[in-house]
Amino acid sequence: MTQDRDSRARPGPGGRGDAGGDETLSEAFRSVARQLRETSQETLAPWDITPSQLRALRVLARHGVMRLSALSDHLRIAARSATEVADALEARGLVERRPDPDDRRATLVELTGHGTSVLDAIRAVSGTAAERAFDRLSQADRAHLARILRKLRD
Amino acid sequence: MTQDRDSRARPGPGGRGDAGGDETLSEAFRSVARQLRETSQETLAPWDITPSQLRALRVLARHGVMRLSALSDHLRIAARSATEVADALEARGLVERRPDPDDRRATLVELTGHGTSVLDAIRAVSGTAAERAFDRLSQADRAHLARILRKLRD
DNA sequence: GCAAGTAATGAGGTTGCCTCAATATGAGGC
DNA sequence: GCCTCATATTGAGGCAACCTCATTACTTGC
Repeated sequence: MTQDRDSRARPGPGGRGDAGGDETLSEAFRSVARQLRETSQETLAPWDITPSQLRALRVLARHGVMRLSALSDHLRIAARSATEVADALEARGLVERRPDPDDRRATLVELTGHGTSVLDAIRAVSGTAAERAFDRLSQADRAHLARILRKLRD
Repeated sequence: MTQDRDSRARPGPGGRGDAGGDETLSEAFRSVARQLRETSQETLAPWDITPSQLRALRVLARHGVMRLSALSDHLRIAARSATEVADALEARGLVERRPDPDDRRATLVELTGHGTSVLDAIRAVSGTAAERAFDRLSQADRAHLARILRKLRD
């Protein structure tokens, strides 16, 4: 079922919450991540896909056809969850499944032409969707953030 | 219903996923945020509370008794969601609701003695829970990250 | 005194994950 | 060849942390 459009968030208008040094780093971090997801969701609404689905599309575009298990590795999620993402993308005609000729237990996923063009369209809109949120950072800050994120991820 | 213990995550052991410059900033960001949440969840398991609930406890500890609407403002979530957090905390005996004498529509929430001591106990364990994940960053990096997060949040 | 606004909550939904079985197949041992 | 064990995907079911849209109680401004 194609998820209903129009389910974005938008808490309060002026309420600025705890902006001070009130929170811990991890709380602030999660808070920003949530904002990001919401923005991203809004941007992607026209294409009827979610941020997670976009991530999968990008992985497939970059690395080409792969097994579901490989997809789950790339996305760093459980295998079962990769199946779900693939289901959603397949339902939208953005990817296709086909049996792996080398191993009949496995299934390969691949971007369709439509998937490729949707991804291109999304990329065309302002760099990369919610990436705009980072525009307010200086180039140096962005670089620094990227480095920090890499460290945090191991 | 006190949420079932034992529902933490743990994808794969060795699979390291896309660690390279593969992802966009926002994707990397969300990925780290997810990790953080999982770690945090594990740390909090002994007290049977979730990261979100802890956040609420901290707000209440810092600002004292307040209305539910005020709590939702602080947490930057919808009013309805604050009700849920309060429900969970109340069920665990960590906070108490009482009617606001100044406005009979409103409800005040307040930390109980138990809530205070649980919060203290949590604080005692390694600074602040999943905060340990940030230990691998230098002091300078942490400061920088804090600054960046504040900017991102507006 | 009454319409209009506000506080909390019931009802129901979404995203994005997870675990724990099936089920099907591949691989190595004997 | 047969059997056991490991691996790939998926069905079933669950959870966290949110959300929106009523509904019910009030409070307020005119």
